[in-house]
Amino acid sequence: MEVARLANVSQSTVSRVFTPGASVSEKTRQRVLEVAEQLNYQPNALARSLITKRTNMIGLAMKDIQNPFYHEVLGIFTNKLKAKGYSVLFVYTENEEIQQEEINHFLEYNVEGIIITDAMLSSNIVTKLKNNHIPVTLFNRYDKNLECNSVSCDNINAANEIAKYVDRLYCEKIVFITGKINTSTSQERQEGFVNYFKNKGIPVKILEGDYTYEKAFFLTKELIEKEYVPDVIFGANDITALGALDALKSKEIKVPEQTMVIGFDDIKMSSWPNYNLSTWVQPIEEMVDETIRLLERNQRETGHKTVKVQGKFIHRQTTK
Amino acid sequence: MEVARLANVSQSTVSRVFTPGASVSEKTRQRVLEVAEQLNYQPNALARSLITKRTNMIGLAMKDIQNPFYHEVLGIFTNKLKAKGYSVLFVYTENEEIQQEEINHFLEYNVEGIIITDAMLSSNIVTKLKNNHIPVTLFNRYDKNLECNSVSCDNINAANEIAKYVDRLYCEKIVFITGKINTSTSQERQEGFVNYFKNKGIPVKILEGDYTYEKAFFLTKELIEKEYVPDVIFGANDITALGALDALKSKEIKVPEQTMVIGFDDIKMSSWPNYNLSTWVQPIEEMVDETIRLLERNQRETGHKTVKVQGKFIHRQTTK
DNA sequence: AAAGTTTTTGCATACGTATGCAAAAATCCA
DNA sequence: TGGATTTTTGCATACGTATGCAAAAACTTT
Repeated sequence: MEVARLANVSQSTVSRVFTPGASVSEKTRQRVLEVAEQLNYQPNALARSLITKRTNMIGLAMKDIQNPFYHEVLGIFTNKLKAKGYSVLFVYTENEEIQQEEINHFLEYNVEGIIITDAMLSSNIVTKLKNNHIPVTLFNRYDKNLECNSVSCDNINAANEIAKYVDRLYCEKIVFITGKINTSTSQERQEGFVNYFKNKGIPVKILEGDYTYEKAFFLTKELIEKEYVPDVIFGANDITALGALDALKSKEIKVPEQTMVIGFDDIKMSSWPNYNLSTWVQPIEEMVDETIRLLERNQRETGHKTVKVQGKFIHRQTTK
Repeated sequence: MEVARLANVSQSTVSRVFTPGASVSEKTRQRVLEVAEQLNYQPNALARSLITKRTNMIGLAMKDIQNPFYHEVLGIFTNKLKAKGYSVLFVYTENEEIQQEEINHFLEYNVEGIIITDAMLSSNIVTKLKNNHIPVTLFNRYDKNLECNSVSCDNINAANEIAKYVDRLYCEKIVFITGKINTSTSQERQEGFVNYFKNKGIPVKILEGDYTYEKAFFLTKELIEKEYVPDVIFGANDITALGALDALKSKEIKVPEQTMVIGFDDIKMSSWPNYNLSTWVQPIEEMVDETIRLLERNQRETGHKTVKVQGKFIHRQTTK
């Protein structure tokens, strides 16, 4: 190729200059680098991948990009992956279940792993990927029947802790606003929260939300208009809790005096002065680290693993 | 290769089956597809690119992912690019100026175009890309000295329109909170807004923000504590305006009665019931379409173009 | 059925790189 | 200095695909 010709060496030598650890004399290395610089030559990652069988690409499929939580997740993922030398092939998906077509996209480009945040996979896609030896990790989703890696917060335990906390504050009228009800996160948070009270014989009012601000706002407003003022509202995520919070404010309910509000995620907005939402912190960095670790683990060994991280409750102004 | 062997055809024929418009008899096509399905074979995009010189990849570099405006932008970009058959190689950058290293990343993978949102490029990177015939479009940034495509809102005109609107409401104490002062968006919005009043001899108080909620909150709070209650605050973006709005509320200033607030972007949150922010709508879809159009244009012809879209003011509850 | 026409197929080569192997060059040692 | 040893280099080949060209096969026409 051009560089080799101008530097008076073979193509192999040029290749070796750009292959860390290969044997090239210092003199020729300099000469080649000089020519390369001049022609602003870059090794072609595609041709390289063809030989090495490594693409250094990771497929990242993300849903629900409206939730600020996932923007933080995206930022951290791309940074950490970059630090490890990976490129990110990004897909934004609309469906709760990732489509075959989107996976094919990843396969065509020979990604070395797939990360799916906030969405599910059908089990036949999972087996298909397993056949192709492409590791997958679900981020913030879990299905015990699915044979693939999964990283999420220990939602059941977290919600249970929140329930304990609420219980200590002598609440009677307790409300839980769900997220999208077909998601594991919403189901688990509901389970952890409601079960605690069920054991104590205290009823919990369940409102079916969808993880959006608007829905939570509407549900809460409706509740107040029915003259039902809860002691506490636990929202399945922060956005939900903020919707509830704003609805309470618009009805001039005092928070936390009349009604307390608790969220889940600890998005940036939750610490905004006017919100100051008490919430459960999901340790994003840790979750991202685990996700990548699981992917890399599958390059050496097969099988799959489920990781649950803990996180912690953070008390702000919306609880007593 | 495997599929060819099992289907009893040559590799060329397999290739033709997966090349739209190539000549294959219906019988063999079916036979090949069947075997392919069975082995879940996918054409290797990398090997294909090596021949065709087309990668169908677009590099997308994004900054300031904390601003919800850019989440919408990201979503729309990935969707529209997918619809056109492109893959997205995503990079999240921390610096206001894209680094050489990040561009190299794109070049290694032979992206067919680069989109940069909310960040700048040095002019020598621009010329380097021009030499390699890689089209670039800046999204929401503009520099008249830079020889590359640029798409943004007509910020000067928009801010000018906002000024006219404000002027009609007989305001005297007028405040503008800037964004990051080295960004073209902030500069242009300031220019369009301030110039209008300069011509009329009305002073505008400039507060130096940084496009974050927190900073705007702090600046506004400080202002009120100095007993200066503005008639109107125009924030360089919505997040800034929301910060100002919350600060006003926390000081129990009535909005819009005592102070009006205007933003720029029209992010989703601006229409939340508790905010209801009057703002300038940036027509994201149109901007994204133009960005892609400019990239594709550069595959046929050289040169570069600057596109300014208009957008419109939307009146909500924070202005009279 | 034979000659002509069209369609389908395989062969060979190219894309830009990595790498085992052997040849060449450089270095070392006595 | 000359042989032994180590380092550097080039050659050839492979990766998985697309494609021009010619051969083969399938149709058409008379």
